[in-house]
Amino acid sequence: MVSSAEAGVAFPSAPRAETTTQQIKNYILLNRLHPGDMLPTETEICVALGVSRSSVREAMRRLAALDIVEVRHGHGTFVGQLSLAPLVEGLVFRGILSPGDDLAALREVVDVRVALDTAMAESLASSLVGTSNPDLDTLVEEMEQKSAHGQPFLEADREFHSALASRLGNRLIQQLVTAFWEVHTAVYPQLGLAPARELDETARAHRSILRAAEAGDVIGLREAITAHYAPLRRALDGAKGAGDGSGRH
Amino acid sequence: MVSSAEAGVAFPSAPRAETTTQQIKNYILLNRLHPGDMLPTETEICVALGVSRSSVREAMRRLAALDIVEVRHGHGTFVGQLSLAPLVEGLVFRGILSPGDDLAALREVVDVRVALDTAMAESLASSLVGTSNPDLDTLVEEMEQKSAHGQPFLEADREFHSALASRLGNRLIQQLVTAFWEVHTAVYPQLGLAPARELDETARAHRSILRAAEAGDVIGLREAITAHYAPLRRALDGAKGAGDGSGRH
DNA sequence: AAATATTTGTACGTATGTATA
DNA sequence: CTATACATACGTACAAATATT
Repeated sequence: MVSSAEAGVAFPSAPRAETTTQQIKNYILLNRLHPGDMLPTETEICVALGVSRSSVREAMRRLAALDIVEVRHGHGTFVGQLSLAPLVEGLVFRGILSPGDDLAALREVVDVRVALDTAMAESLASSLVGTSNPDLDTLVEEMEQKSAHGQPFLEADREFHSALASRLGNRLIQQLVTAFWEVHTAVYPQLGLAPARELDETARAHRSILRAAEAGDVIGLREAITAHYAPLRRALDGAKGAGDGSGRH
Repeated sequence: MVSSAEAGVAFPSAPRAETTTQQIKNYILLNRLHPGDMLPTETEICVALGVSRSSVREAMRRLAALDIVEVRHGHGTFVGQLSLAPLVEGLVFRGILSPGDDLAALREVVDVRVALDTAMAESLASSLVGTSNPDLDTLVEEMEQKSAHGQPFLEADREFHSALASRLGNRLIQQLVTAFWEVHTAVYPQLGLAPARELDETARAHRSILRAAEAGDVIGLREAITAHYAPLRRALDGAKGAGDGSGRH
């Protein structure tokens, strides 16, 4: 057995890589490092913690997966951005894996999007009332133009929702809105449904959302949000009995 | 179904451990494995993918961090539960790390809790109207009793919010509610604030929430939710200028 | 522009702890 | 209790990417 006097490893039942993970997190907290700050090299951490490099590397992988650290090959290790990317990856995987009828997971994601948008409505209306927002206007115009030519406008859509959420001054909610947007758009095309054809309807819904918010019309804003997700809801409900098509795939 | 260049020759610029991660995910998807299903052993994966043990292990660590796989020492590797634990860990870390005034991150978390609860209000009221819910009643009584004796009721609080969210039939929202509850309760005591003293007020708020929901009173439910978070909001606002003096960069 | 030092990425061998039959 | 299968951990060597001189 390992000499228990070594490096304060009290509980041999706790895996090395796990305790190493916690120690690295503690290092970041104790030294009050910010995202982007550099961490010691792997070899330095090895000698500091008295563990092998494999354990440090596995701990780093774990932390990198959570965006707590960011590793750059040949350069070094840094404090991560603490984004919601891990949430997105997990939910996308769940959405694609989702057994039986694949649509249940996606429908849940859409419901969360609706819930977040609806929850935003009130403070959004009071934030935007009486203002003009050229950036959002430009995005809506881009959507309308592209929809008129039958072209998709994924990036503008993303920008619109993100910019709208940014008005709340709560970065976490903005990140959540963006995260679920990403999950949604990543999962949807995997399910083999027909791509949304009601582009103009969606574009108009964005226009309505912006107009209602700028008018401070909470009721109208809620209705516009509902209308915004209507085409998607129809697509999901319409494909309800389509099964999983196990013969294909 | 999977992005094209994965099964075959990988890009030389893509790190081994990263492509290995994707390949393991693909294996789960292609074989339609469910949470709890067993995966091949590490050595089998090594020979199947033609990579070394280290790469497989680092890939497994990454996937385990996201709860996509679960490794049991001496037993094997299994498909994970795809929970929101990664989100919780990341947000807790961010909440504790949060620079400058530590309360900003926690306040954002609380705002998200309010947003989720508020978004739930409408469908919750229509789900619970006219029903009686002995499980929720029991939990509220437990809170009232404990608060009368000055005792905290953390577990009952957790159960209440989780059980309430379960009524929506959307497991993702329920998981989100629980996840942000966990972040909240994990971060709060780390900030050195006085523990919440208004226990009776919080207990009463839960009673009001349940009563309003069972009465189908959406307005009253929203008010009860606001009241529920009022003590916490006061604590956060009261400690506004209590920075730690470390300064921002 | 090119060599070089630093740092992470990958591979392999070996020994050990852990769970199951 | 023994045996087997598996994950965990360590150490070393080398490859690849990056920055600096």
